Amino acid sequence: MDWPDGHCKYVYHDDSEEARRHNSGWAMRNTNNHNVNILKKSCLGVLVCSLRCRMEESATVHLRPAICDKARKKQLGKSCPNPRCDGILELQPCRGHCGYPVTHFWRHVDGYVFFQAKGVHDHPRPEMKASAEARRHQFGTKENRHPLVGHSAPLSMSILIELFSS
DNA sequence: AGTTGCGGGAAGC
DNA sequence: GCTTCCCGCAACT
Ligand SMILES: [Zn+2]
Ligand SMILES: [Zn+2]
Repeated sequence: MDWPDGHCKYVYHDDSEEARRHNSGWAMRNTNNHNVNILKKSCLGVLVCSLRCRMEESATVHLRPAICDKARKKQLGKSCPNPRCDGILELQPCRGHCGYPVTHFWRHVDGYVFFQAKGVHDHPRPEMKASAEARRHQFGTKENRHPLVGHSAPLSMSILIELFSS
């Protein structure tokens, strides 16, 4: 993961796993732009502690939001992973692109993958995907599950296509 | 159970 | 017409 941020463009080789799987490190979800040639994704932000606590190593709580809407809703309201904190998890949405989530664009051409980002994330990085998966499996069992705590539940596309062309 | 990409439909402009 | 978001589906892990 190289955590690209800000308005930037990169070209990856097709043999790069990151590029082939369209992974930037940020928690991005697919969004329909009615263009099969350009894959668009928007940032989901990060899960933070409602009390903004700090762990021993002065590290903040910044968990990775689930991509799936249903799974993400289940994360909200769970207790803070810090055992000495009574806070609950809440979503800090991304507003890094004119008040809206940062967007990523991926285009596959020949043996290359063209990447472009729009916006600057206004939130901490979420944990890496592998870390989030480990957390899922660790706390996903009935015995170890965190208790639920009360919860109620620009540039135009035409220009972008031109930038990507040739 | 969760991730990923596709695509229909609706809405704002 | 162009762009964006919402939501369901299917394939895969
Ligand atoms: Zn906390
Ligand atoms: Zn973001």
